[in-house]
Amino acid sequence: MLVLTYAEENYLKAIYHLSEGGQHNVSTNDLSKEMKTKPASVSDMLRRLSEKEVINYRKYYGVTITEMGKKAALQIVRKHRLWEVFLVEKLMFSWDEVHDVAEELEHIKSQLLIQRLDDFLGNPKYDPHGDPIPDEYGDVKSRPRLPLNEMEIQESGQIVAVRDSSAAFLRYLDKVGAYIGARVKILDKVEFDGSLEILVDNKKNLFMSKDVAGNILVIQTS
Amino acid sequence: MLVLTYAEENYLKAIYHLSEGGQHNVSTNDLSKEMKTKPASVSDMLRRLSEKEVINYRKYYGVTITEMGKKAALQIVRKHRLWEVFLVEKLMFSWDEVHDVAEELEHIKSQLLIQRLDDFLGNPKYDPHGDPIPDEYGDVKSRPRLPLNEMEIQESGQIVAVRDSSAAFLRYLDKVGAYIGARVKILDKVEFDGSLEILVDNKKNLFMSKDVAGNILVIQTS
DNA sequence: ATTAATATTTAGATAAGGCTAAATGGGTAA
DNA sequence: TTACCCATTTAGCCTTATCTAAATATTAAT
Repeated sequence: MLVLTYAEENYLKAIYHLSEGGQHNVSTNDLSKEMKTKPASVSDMLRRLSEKEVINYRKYYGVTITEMGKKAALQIVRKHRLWEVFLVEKLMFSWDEVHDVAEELEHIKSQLLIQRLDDFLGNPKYDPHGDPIPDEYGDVKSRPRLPLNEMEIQESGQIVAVRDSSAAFLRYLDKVGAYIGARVKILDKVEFDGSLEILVDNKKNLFMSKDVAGNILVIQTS
Repeated sequence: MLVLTYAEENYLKAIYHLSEGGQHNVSTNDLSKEMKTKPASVSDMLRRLSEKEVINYRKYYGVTITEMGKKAALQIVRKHRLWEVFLVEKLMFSWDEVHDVAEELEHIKSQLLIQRLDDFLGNPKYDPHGDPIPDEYGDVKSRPRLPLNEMEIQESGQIVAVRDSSAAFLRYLDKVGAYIGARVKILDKVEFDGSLEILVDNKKNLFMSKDVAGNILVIQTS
């Protein structure tokens, strides 16, 4: 049976996320940046993960994740996101406080715990950032979504996720009321810099740079 | 600032529990039994804990816990017991399933998390086994309690804790309905072997060996 | 008061996970 | 094609937490 250490789980999760976001081969350097460790330490870890057959590792050519590895990674992601829901919905954590704690909670090893937590939370499909929660088989329900700045004038949608989840960005969104689930409508777009004027929840006007809007993901509703 | 590793926290908690239960000096051998490690490993750990000034360590003479160590231990106990309440009350874990999971959860490092969890649970004073939950300053409200077999015929009380919390013992208690909070009354005591006949919750008669009764703690109500 | 038994510590290994410094592979520019 | 730069790996070391085997201290028994 596959057993991963705390550190191995973190590396695997990082590899999973980096492979999702585009190219197939994740490099040692990318990982060392992501994990804030030195490339030499990464090489070592890749050897171990490769022995446990959760990644395909060819020296000097980066890694890809195996089917088994993907399954394991999705279970960690599932746990992380369920705990985030718990922290926000039950313990009144704010959006930007949850990540570090969930980062620890995701490593607790108990099938029963996660099953019960899932039920306790009402089997949520999305976490507080709008990201989908994999089910116990690793299946994810993903919604077609686009960056806010790609919507046209007069079109409406709902905020479902953010690309940049730095604490600073999340605090900014909180302040302006652009939380997950908020309804938005594009009132105007400025030609020369791409900035937007939007209506939030049918009551608040907001000006937003193209940059900020590009980091907010919505599903279009009209 | 005091920072303990996962293993150090576990050793410190064990030292705390062993010092509570009677004598002052905890021996290397006792600890190695408790922690299921070899005495040599314990010696090593004691050196480290001693450097961090959470215990007083004199070679060959066992250890005592310092004030600082006691404070740290009580915080871990607090977290452990709060999580147990959560698992039983919110996630419907049964009495005998909580311990191992709480053993992991107790190491999550977040003051905010514990504060919020405490509030979410309604600031409980006792855990599902009836043991008191230290407050954030480490103060415990303890109830005067005695083993069931020390009560006399016709006296009544309420079960508040157990001494042996092995899964087997907890399952047995569950089966006979002797859960925490149950009202008990001594109907008869057999002279020659000390066994008891008791009435549980005013409806169920139960025979119990002196041994079992000695592991059940009650507060006397009459 | 010695000796035998037991408890404890020390010494030396191992594995995981990190580091730095040095060696090496691969891609690119001339 | 050769030289060079950057990415990557290897080698060697550190710390934590464990182990086994050997040495030593304490305690108990005669």
